[in-house]
Amino acid sequence: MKLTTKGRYAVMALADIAKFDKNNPISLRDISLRQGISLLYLEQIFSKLKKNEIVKSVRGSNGGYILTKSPEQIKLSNIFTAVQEEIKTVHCKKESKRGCNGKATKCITHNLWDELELHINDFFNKKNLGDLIKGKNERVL
Amino acid sequence: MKLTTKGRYAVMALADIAKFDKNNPISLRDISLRQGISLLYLEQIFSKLKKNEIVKSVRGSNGGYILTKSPEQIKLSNIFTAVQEEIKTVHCKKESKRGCNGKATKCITHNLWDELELHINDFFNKKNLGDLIKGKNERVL
DNA sequence: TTAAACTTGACTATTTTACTATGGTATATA
DNA sequence: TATATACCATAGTAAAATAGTCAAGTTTAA
Ligand code: FES
Ligand code: FES
Repeated sequence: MKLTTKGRYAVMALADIAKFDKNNPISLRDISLRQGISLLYLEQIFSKLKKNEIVKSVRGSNGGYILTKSPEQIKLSNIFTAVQEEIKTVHCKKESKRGCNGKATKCITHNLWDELELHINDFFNKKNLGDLIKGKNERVL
Repeated sequence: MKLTTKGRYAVMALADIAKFDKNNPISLRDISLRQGISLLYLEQIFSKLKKNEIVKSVRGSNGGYILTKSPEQIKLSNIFTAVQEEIKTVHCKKESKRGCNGKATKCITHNLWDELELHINDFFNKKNLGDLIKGKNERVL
């Protein structure tokens, strides 16, 4: 069970914007330099964040990205959904009545993995970008 | 974030033993057939479970595997540790003072991922094999 | 003595991840 | 209006991880 860079970088980059935003758009170039993330990779990630209205872009020189809402209103679950960092604990199709490995019924562990998924999503629903940039979580970027 | 088959199969197979054990060893062949898991793959997994004393083996014909403790005493975290299903939410070396991407300090998201890891491990520490085979979690294997 | 079962280590196909490459389009500012 | 600085989109790809398989045993109950 690993968190992929897509999800990690998305949160990192948005936290960077939340922290450095002085009502100006933040360029991907700056984020790339500060966070040590490939610019081209960031572009990919931000394309998704924009489509999902987590950020909006300002084109042209001195352009960049701005959060569409206050950091407190952006939940981690919103970010993860946007970049398609999926939490996948089961191998069966959840909506189907059939189980994994092609069985006719759900397997003995199905409910357990389902609970786990809820448990993890719960965490992401409770945390928001604001939590990251204030209080004891504060760090030097 | 995905749960790998190694962890899923380990729990599935042990639940199978817990359920079908009538004080007799359960053969991997039976588990393989009932759960639809490759026998050769199960052998790999059980080698680790045995080394970590989750199960003990009975050799010879009519042999198989027995749980070393009662299902209630076997926590999911024990199983996951045994088969090396690692929960890895950070990319930095935790024990080190340095951050990910070779930075001198921990990144702004480090604490968050650390909390997430605790949150997930908490779940695995609270659940045991016994929870799987009784009560409302019960399913047809 | 033989078949059923466990044991070990190496090997490999497939999939996923984590990017890079290429070739654009849009626009603020000089 | 030139142009540098941004964003945008699609395709490709090297490396790593996953999910197994294969081969060659050893052990022991019947
Ligand atoms: S995980 Fe859903 S049926 Fe096995
Ligand atoms: S996750 Fe630990 S420093 Fe970035």
